[in-house]
Amino acid sequence: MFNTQVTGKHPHSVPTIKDVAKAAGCSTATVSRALATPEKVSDTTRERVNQAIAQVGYAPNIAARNLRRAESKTIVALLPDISNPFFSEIISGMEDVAHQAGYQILIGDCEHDPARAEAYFRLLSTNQADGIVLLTSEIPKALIKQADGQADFPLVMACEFFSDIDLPLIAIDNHQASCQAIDYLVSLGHQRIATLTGPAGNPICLERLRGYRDTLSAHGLIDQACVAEGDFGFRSGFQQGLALLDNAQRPTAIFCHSDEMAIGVLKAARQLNITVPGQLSVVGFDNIGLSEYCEPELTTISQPRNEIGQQAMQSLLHLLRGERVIRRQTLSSHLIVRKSTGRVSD
Amino acid sequence: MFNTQVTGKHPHSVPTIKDVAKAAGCSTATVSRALATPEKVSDTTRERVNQAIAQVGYAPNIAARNLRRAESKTIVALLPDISNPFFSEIISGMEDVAHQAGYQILIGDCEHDPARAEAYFRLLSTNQADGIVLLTSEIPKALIKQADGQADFPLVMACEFFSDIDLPLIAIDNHQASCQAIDYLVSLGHQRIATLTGPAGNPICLERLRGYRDTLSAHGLIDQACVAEGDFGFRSGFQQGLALLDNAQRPTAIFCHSDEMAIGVLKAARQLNITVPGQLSVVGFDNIGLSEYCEPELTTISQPRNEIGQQAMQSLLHLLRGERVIRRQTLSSHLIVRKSTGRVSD
DNA sequence: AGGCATTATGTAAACCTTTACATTTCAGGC
DNA sequence: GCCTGAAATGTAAAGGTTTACATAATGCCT
Repeated sequence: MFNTQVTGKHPHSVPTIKDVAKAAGCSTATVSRALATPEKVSDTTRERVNQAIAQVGYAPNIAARNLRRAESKTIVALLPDISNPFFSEIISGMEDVAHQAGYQILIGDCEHDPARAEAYFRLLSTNQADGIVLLTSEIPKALIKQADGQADFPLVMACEFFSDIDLPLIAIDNHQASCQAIDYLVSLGHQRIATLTGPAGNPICLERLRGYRDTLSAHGLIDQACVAEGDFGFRSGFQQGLALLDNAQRPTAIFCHSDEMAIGVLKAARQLNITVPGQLSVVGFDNIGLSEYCEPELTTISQPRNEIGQQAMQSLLHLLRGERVIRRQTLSSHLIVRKSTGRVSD
Repeated sequence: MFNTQVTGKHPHSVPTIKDVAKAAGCSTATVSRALATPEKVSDTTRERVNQAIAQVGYAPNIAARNLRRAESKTIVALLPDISNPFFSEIISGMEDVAHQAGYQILIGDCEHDPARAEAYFRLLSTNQADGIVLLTSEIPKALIKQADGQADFPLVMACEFFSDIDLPLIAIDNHQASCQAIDYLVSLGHQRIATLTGPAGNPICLERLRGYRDTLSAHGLIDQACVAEGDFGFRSGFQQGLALLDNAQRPTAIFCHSDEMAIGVLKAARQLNITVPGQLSVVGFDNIGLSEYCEPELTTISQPRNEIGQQAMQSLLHLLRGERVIRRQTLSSHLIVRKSTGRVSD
């Protein structure tokens, strides 16, 4: 038995484009063209090249290609916190589009640490990434400020945004979604409606808060407004839930800016022997998988997460091709009524 | 006002090591050494180089470095399904160690699709990744078989494993964890204990199943064994839960191979008006964040996820350095008793 | 058949680092 | 002051691909 895999050099060396060229009896340029721009190569040569590639078992060296082309075919998806299940389907949507176009996705978990975010941004300048989809506003603005206005800075935002920096954005209308939730609660007879927001200053939460206030005002209930602040996580939902509910004048409904917090509130209510939806209605936000399996099933606002991911990646690809990009794409959310909301009891 | 950033070439070109060399008055080799092996450069030169770097704003071109060094400083973490929150903390542990060592992590979501897995494996041969941490056994074995036995094939497994391929593995003792759970249920007086496994044939599930059977046997309860199969997700827990419970001779306890399934079972029990833990005890597996916030709080088995991630990455780094690696690292799990389990009622 | 416009191919430089090898510098011992 | 060995630095090749430019081949028209 002998080794049939001849590369022409050291027996264990990996075949390069040169080996292919030799096997196909043409120059490396032709091989490269046959791969990158097949239409620029005659049918017969293309065929010969393809055979040669198969014969020597060639695979392009990507580092060399990246070096030459000054690109990386890598997109960073910057998340505030990878453990939040809200993001997984967005990522999934991004990957579909990205892979299609020959791009990879590098998931960047900031863990609420500015240094991490900075490190991921640095990948842009070192050619290790071609663009960023930003899914958090919890990063130092200085990272972006410098490039603000530059029309094709390869950065798009999804879901989250900055109030004072205008970047291409793919998101739902948070104000409207919030109005819809509050309207619904009012229609059930609720008057004392509290809201549990995400981190203070977060623009999407401010939008939702605005929707909350506007709708209360519209119904003449603004003096009943009651706002608590959480961090999107279970624990803060539980703690703030206890604070809101352990109180004689407690609200009859709580609108939460995340499902995890809503589930925390449900636990707080149980602990205080407050029945849901009998004595308290709870609305969440995001419609994560879990929201169908908690007790009671959660009324919540659903975002088209997969589509958001797809559109975001699509926009970024446009940007990378130097094309103009829609500054603001608004996708529609909708209220999913389940069992955590009901008519107010008196 | 004039531009102070002079690169010596096109005004917008990014500074290279040549620019640094010129600014520092030395050769590119010296600059390179000052960065890679500072001890091989005299103190004064090193200082001069560092200043030059700061002055011209140099950052190494990673693609060029990767090309020359034939490495990518990238590790792939291959997951069955990114939306499973079980993995996020493992990833987190991996990242801590990886970043420390100058590596990046590329999260590969297989989505139960062999083609995806194959694509990620291909990154190895094209030098786009240096190694893989495999967190799923749901991939074509052919991808690994070829390299089986090769002592420093840059692949380690975490949590999951193959029954017939021996690879470095970092995991808990699933058999023992399962025994512990069942022992505990027996100690509460349960006799009819069912188990809801993950996908059939999954080695870790087989281990857990073996633990289940062994423990039942030890207590003379093996003829009461009752096994249902799920897929780790909420829905399958709910469906199989209904099937197991909607039955005159239903079990008084169910041991589930994931927390999500356990929560699905809780929902099934509610729907059938079976109280937990009054009429039914439920045990989960993994101790995901949610398990403290469902109703009732879930008794479950906790894996040291962060540590598993760290050790896995550590082992992989050893492998990449050509060092010998412990074939099997067993970390300890423990049973967390919460409110979903109780003494059997009669 | 000759000329012209395409089309196909080849040559070689460029992308930016790293590193083997060669050369220079330096310190210290005599 | 000279020699030796070690330390510091420089030179230039190598890594694999892409692509601008040059050249060769082809097809078409008259």
